[in-house]
Amino acid sequence: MRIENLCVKRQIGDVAGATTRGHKMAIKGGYIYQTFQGGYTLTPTGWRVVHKIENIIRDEMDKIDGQEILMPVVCTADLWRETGRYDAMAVLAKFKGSSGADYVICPTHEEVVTDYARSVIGSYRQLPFMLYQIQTKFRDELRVRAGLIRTREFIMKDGYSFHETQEDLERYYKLCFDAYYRIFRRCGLKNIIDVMSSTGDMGGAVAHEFQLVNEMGEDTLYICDCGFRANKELEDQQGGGENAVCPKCGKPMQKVRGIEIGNIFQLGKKYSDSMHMTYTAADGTEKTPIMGCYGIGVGRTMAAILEESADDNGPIWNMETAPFAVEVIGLVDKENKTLPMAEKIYNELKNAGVDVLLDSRDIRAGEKFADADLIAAPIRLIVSEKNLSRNVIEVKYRVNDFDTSSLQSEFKIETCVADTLNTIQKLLHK
RNA sequence: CGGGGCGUAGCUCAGUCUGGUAGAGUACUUGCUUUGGGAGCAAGGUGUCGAAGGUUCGAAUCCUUUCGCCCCGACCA
Repeated sequence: MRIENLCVKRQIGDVAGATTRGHKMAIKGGYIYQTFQGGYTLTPTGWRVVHKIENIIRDEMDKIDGQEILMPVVCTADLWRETGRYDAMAVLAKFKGSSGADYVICPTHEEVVTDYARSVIGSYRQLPFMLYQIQTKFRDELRVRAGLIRTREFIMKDGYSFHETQEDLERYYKLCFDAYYRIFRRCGLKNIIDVMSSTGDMGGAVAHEFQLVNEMGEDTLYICDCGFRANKELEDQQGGGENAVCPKCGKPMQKVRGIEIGNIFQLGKKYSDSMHMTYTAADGTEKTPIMGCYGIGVGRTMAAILEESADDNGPIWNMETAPFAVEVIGLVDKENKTLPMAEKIYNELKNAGVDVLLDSRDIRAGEKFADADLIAAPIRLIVSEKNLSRNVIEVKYRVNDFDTSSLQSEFKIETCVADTLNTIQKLLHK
């Protein structure tokens, strides 16, 4: 992609209507465009980032034998009446079709997935399995906040597992727990913790949230040296509050703010029971599966990265999440040698399958560098008169979770493409 | 839904109190000079002043209504 044709508006100077660092970066860098309150268009660069996060999630879900599906965004009210949530869920958006039928825009998919799963299941031999999707949700939240941190429409990865026994659910729950840490680490997030949480509208007994510890977070978390960590909602249920003491060891707990980007629940039989999902067990009796569910806010994960990882010049992605792996910058010279060379390197990288951006505009160097900081490709190749005279291409790095001090600061022209491919691999495997 | 704030050029904003030809910076287009961290000169285009009513000779400005947006609270798989 040539930068002049990239349909993304980057912005110099202040942005109006954004207060947190991440929200400002998202607007300044042109990653999101607000279409309405609580609804954002993901721009070409924003969508690239989201897509990369999604693919990390897919990769890790598939590793624990998750099976990707896609359910409808909208469904009729009957499934929601089966579980009683049609009238119980405050954020549920409802509308009537032209025939008068009641519809909901799904805020989560327990009902829909259980309806599918019960149509498939017959025997205990089919258990366990986990189904997941990455899809748009809508929740009619009372208030939105900080760009993609809290929206009404958002992309979520939601997974649902089905088991014969509580022991098997707990075994899988732990697998998913570990996969979540791998996902967030690969996204470049550093300060992630898991906390025990309340189960809210979801039902069930055991639940954990994955929180990015960050001062602009909207959740209050309690952390104890002994390892106990809980969300304020849960803590309140246990009689905590200000000056809470740890229920496990009795010592005072530390209070921090967090952005919730994922959560997992041991649901039990709430949905499988109320929706009459059964299978035939080994002893010939009809039994109800035990369920778990596993969510990640995909857009919110991008927003969390932006809150945690940016400098004054723009966001700092890592190689797995950056919209482009490489940006080639040709600095204008009098003899017109640099731009053809930049173009040549760009084409070779593109043919090698690299996500590469070319900036060969007839503008000043400073403007290109500042713009490059907003797009934040981890590898920046600079083609200039002074470098060409030495037969090299200058390399600069912008990456949030890799020590680049041991990497080359210039490539020889002849080996530039191979060296770049090599370096991309290094930045991918930490 | 309560409290506070804001809607004027693509963007950031002034002008509103005290009514009188629509503004600045930046961005954009063209030309010349520049060219390693958002250049200089010259010329050029840019608006339903969020919308609708009302008052007035005259409304961005005053009055009423309405729509949208931001922040705080309540709420929150």
